Amino acid sequence: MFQPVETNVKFPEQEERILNYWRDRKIYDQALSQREGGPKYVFYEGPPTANGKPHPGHCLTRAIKDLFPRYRTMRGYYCERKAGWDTHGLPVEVEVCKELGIHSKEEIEAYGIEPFIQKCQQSVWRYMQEWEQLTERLGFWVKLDDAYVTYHQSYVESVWWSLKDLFDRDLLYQGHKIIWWWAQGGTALSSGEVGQGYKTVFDPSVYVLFPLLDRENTSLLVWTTTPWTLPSNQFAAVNESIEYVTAHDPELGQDIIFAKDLVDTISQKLKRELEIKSTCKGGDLVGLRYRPPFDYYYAEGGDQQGTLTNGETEHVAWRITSADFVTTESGSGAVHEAPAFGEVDYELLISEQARFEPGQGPELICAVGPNGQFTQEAPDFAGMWVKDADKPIMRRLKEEGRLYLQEQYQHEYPFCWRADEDPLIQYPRRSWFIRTTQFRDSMLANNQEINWLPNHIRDGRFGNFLESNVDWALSRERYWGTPLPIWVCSETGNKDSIGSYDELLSKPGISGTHVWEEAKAANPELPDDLRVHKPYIDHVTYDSPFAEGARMNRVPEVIDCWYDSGAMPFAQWGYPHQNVDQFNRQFPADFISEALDQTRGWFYSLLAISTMMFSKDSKEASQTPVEFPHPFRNCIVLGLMLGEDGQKMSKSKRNYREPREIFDKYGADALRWYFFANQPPWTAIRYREQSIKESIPEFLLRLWNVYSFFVLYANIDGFEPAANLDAGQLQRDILEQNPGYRPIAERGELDRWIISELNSTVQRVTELMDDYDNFGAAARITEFVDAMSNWYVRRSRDRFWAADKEDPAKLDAYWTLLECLATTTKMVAPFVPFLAEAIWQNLVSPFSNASVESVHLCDYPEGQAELVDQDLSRRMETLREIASLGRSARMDAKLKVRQPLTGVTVILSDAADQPWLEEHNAILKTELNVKSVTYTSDAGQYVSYQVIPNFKRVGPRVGKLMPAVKKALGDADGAAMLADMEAHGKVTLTVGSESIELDGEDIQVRLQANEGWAAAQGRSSVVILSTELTPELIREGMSRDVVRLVQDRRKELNLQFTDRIQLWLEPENEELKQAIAENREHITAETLAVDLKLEAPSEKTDETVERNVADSVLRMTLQVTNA
RNA sequence: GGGCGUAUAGCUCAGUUGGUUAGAGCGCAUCGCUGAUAACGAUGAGGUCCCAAGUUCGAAUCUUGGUACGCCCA
Repeated sequence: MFQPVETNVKFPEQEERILNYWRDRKIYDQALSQREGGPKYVFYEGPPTANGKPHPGHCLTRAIKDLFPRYRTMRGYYCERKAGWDTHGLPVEVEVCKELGIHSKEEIEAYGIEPFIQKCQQSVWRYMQEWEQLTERLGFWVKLDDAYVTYHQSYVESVWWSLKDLFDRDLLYQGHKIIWWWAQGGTALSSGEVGQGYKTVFDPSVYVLFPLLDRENTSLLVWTTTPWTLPSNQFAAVNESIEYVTAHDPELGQDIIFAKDLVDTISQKLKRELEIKSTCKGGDLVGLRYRPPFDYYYAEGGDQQGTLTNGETEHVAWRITSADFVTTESGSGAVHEAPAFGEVDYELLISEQARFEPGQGPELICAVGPNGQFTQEAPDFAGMWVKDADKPIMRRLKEEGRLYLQEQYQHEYPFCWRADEDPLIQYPRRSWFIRTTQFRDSMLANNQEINWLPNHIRDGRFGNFLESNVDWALSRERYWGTPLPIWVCSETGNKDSIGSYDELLSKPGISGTHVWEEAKAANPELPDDLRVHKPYIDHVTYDSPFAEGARMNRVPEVIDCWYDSGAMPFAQWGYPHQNVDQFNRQFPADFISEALDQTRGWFYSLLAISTMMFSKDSKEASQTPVEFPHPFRNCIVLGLMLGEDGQKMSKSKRNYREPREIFDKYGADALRWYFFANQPPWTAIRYREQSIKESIPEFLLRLWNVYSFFVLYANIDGFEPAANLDAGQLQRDILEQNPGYRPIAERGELDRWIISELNSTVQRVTELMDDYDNFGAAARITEFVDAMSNWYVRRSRDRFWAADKEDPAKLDAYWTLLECLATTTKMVAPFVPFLAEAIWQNLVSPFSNASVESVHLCDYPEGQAELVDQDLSRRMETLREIASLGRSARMDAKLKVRQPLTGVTVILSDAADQPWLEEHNAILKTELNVKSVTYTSDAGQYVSYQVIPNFKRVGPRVGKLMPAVKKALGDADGAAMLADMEAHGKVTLTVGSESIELDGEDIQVRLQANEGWAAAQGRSSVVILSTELTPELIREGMSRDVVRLVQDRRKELNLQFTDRIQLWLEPENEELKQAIAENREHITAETLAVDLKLEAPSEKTDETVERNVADSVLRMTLQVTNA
């Protein structure tokens, strides 16, 4: 016997029970180990950081990451799932700073790097538990106890190994990088952090005169919004393709040069007219020299010249150059350039440097220190915070007559998100770079081979990003990160790279390891992994091979933590220092998935590192090249999840619910199904609690109802598989060993139909899932469950309810439904693993030996083509359409289904399936409660035919004549044309001068029900209802009402489904009495009445109730008589 | 300012290579069913498919230009 199914299932509680079951029986380990030796399916976990709380967006990522590995595992693949944690980086430091109540690097150093690092290491696990709970509760099967951790020594050493490899291949170099710099805190901010801190502010917008050396009494009018950068001026930029004017300003008594488009604007600002003297292209201005507003650098270097690569000489700075980014949208069309304080400005310096022989070009000048204050190089402002210097600088320019115009403008400017009074500045820092640009083409080629979902990522966002690749700025001047493994000679500055801790220890004259040893001795709790971190590693030095007596010291930087995560394909194994086999087996990945924001993050770092390390053109690389794509073949890029209000999810707005609460309220399956079935995973998804809730009745409960229906009746009927059988995977060769099991081919149409639907659904779902289309697959599953629930079970009720327990038709129904349920359960297991497991457990329970103890240990079902009957499928669809139309017609005529009618007449637009449909009149009769179903082709009185062309077929053939053809068909007599078509297989139309021949497939017929009939029309049929009611039919309708009232009463009295009753009915009206008498058998059978008396019970009972049937009173009394 | 994406019913979203009646679920309204029953079914109202121009016999779908929103970058 099956376990009775609770009427009121509580999914969250059920899920908790199943989690325990999985845990106790180690189902995940079993699922994995039983596939050992199977084809590999490699999954990489993109490591989350556990020092922030998980939110619903993380649930989506983890749900998708679970779905496909589960699916593939059931399909026979061996799919290891190693968890991972991203543990380094600024966010961790910030958390610790918050805790300590400090901000700046100075404060960190005052606190002590050593205790700070230790706190970072601990802080990394702050929300670990919540993450682990979320992961488990969601049903994400991943090996948490074997996770890779980016701060672990083995991981760090792998990263070192790869960096050493790059260093040895001359792919690591030092340069400048202009970054957003928080001067007060002495640190750079990541772009994400910068983005968080934008505020609307007013800044000065000034127009400064740059007097030209070669043109008397003429100045270039230069625009800037950051006066404090003027002391560090190196160039002025115009756009060579824009037109400029030389205009005379009478008041100034000078000529000024600026963009022609801005003449009106500037005149308006000046409130005076300028006399235009001449125009020229920007290109004509390039090379002209000027005197900068301050002579701090100019005084010495103003006349300095250098040799160009073409052999000529040119002044290194303070001349006009051309730059594309100069526009006439604002300002003057000429821009002040201080390359130290802007990224594009710095690029301009680099391209200027490239024109000169090495060492001859302009050097970067910068009058500002890292603390944001002017240095002694600008003595007038030394010690002044740059933003405070704007005003004195403008005052000074005014005094010197160099300030032409001054106004304020409003714009967005970034502030430090931790100290929102501190504006950020762009500032040059020495930085380490990886020459990724050398691999641009390889990365692009690699990218082409990746299967991106959605596809547009490949050539869109990601491809474009690769096209505009710049060298990877690797270093970070921070504390908690993988230390950059480069040691520098104290004498010569020569550099060396280290690939592992042991390698370091083996260096001659090693010293400084005692710092770590002492720390460990003082605190044995310290994780050994910390020895490869700052500050311990910084103390380790060795003899320089480059100069006698010199020492090698590590550079102070740590690396970008994106490099950590991008190195995970090998670093998760500690490769190549250990686990070489594991790496070789698990590279590249078949599947990864993260949200869209990882395009430039993890997706890039994975691709870049892998391309540099493992590609054919990675010359001198230590690794054997691997065919593209690597390190991942398929990547689902998830849309971002927005909060309930369409805004970004934010803790402060409370526009989402904690995952925990969702699980407790609706369950993990509800959440998962919502993710999988509601939209393709890459659309931006709006978190909507209502939708999560809705996935319960829409899918989970619907499937559950079919299942509970099955169990209910199976138990009532004692339907049970043979007790001596092993349930196996409940596949057909197990089921068919049971007595009473008949081959599918011998079963009725309805059974064959649902089995056909089942198999085509499985086939299609498998195809879609192989294509990573979970949304399409879920839609097919929903469709099938609906067909099962709303047609198969409905139409099979009679059989389940039949009295004869051995009736083959009844047994067929059980075996069919059991097979459908078992297969569906396996099919949905990767999607809703809990629900599937709950159903599975019970379906196998009556077997003596349930050897497959979890649905997740089963093979994914395979659709059998020979069981798919497309004709049957199509015909049944027509049948369902007719039934639906019949109901619709009843509705219109206000004739409820309980009232029997004499019949319906059906007209088909295509009569091919008519014989089949006629064989199934019984179904329609019950479904529509009519006495007869007739098909007719001679339907002129009921319908008119509208013939239209099959546009898809005819369109390409007749082209422009299409509208005329449509009209000709429409105007013709439809019935006559169809008769013609019937007779000759074709019709000939004359359109204009053309004669067009159409065959049967070139036209489609639409039926239009004529007025005056109770009719409904669909795509392929019209259903006409006979509406006349005879007294006999009316009485039969009454008896149906009686049945309903008795059933209601049974329920009120809480009777068991199987309880037999004694029934007393006292109709007050003769007609009702006759109705009951005429349909006595029907009533007793339907209500399980052993006896029906048309009188009051002999003993007065207070259970007699009064009801109304068709406006007349009926008293009834029920008594259970189980005997 | 640049790149990428999105815009379809009150809401959340589908819509396959362009084919003439644009769908689903929820919500709403009406009705039905009542031995799956705190479930279920049917029917209906509700759409200038963001706007404009173009290509085409035919455009929600393709092209161009706008608008709005989101993300990434500046």
